[in-house]
Amino acid sequence: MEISKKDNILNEALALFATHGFAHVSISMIAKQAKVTKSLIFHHFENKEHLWETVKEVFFKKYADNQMNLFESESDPIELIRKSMRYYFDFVRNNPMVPRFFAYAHLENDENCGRLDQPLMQRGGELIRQAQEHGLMRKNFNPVVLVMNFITVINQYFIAECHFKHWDNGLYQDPDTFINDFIEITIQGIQP
Amino acid sequence: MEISKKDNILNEALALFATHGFAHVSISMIAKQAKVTKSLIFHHFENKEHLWETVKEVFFKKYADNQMNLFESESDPIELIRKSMRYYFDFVRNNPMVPRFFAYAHLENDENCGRLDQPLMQRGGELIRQAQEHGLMRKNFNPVVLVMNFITVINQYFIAECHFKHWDNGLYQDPDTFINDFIEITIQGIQP
DNA sequence: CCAATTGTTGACCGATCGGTCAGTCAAATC
DNA sequence: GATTTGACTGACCGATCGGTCAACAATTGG
Repeated sequence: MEISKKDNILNEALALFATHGFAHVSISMIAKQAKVTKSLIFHHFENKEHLWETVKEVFFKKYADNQMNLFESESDPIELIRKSMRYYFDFVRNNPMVPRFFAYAHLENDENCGRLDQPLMQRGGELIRQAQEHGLMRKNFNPVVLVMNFITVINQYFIAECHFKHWDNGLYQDPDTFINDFIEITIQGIQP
Repeated sequence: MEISKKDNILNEALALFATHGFAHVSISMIAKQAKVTKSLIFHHFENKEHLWETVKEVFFKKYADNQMNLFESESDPIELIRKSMRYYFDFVRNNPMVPRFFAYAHLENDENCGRLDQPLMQRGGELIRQAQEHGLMRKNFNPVVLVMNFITVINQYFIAECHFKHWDNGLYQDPDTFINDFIEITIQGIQP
């Protein structure tokens, strides 16, 4: 089956918003990219703001489902952290526009983004708290710090490429080496 | 002495750019905020792009000088890491617009931002490398991962406030608790 | 004192912005 | 077969965008 024009608009809007941010992207650009008329976009979406909101919810759901499944599929907490980091890293590697998109949302003080990932952070936090109580992780740190730490670093790895381009040693440009080093620092950092 | 109109334009431009991003901010807005005419801005700065570049270099220098001094003021590497994190955290706390500003620069694929902080990353990397060779830190991670880790997390802490607002437990909203937990995880993570 | 330079302004420009609107067309409903 | 509905279009709107320009005021140097 062919992709509908509406879905096509969403896809192209995500790509453009993630690449250039909300304000840099005009409805005309999206229309051109999606090969529809500007009017059609206003037919399907109330206005530019509403289009942005819709794009956000659709693609956040894609990511959240992925992560939530992972939470339930691994019982060893240390291994869960390790796997979560690696899985999330791979997810972002395959969807490099997504962290850019959410970074724009954060910068623009989007109130909704906190609401969207709240259940995810909550669940991650709970799992870590349990592990702490069972003596599998150090007790004296707030779980949120850990969750925040790994999401942030991985997102930023794919966003701030300009930080890496100017190094002659090629190591940090190799994604696998990077994530391995980062995982080991974190795992060792939380062990009792 | 009074602040010159040109400097005033720079200050207001930083604040506006950091708050709303490049595209969202119009020259008229800056003019209004700085209480000068739009034409005066074009008199002092070639165009909008050039104003953006100037703002960036001025305020990056402010941050870089701060950090570079710290690098030379502490000889114990582990303590240097600890101090760097805390100092950088405090710097950002006092200049919360700065990380927002650079985040926008990263997102907009600003080639120059890599060039700007390259000496800083280089120096930090060297110091860590030396500490590794002296057996003061674990050897099997790339220094850049560590530098990147702490800069990223601290920046993001102040940017992504929306992540924190939706929690009932107030801990992670307390900046000091947050940075303490984060420092301990990192320090423990890199020790031999 | 005059000339050159620098700071500063308001009027103005073409382009593009988000958004509207009247209307076409095809498919579903009655 | 008439009517309603939803997808879709092109012409158009007022507002605002970045940027220009001629002119004036203030300062500076000879």
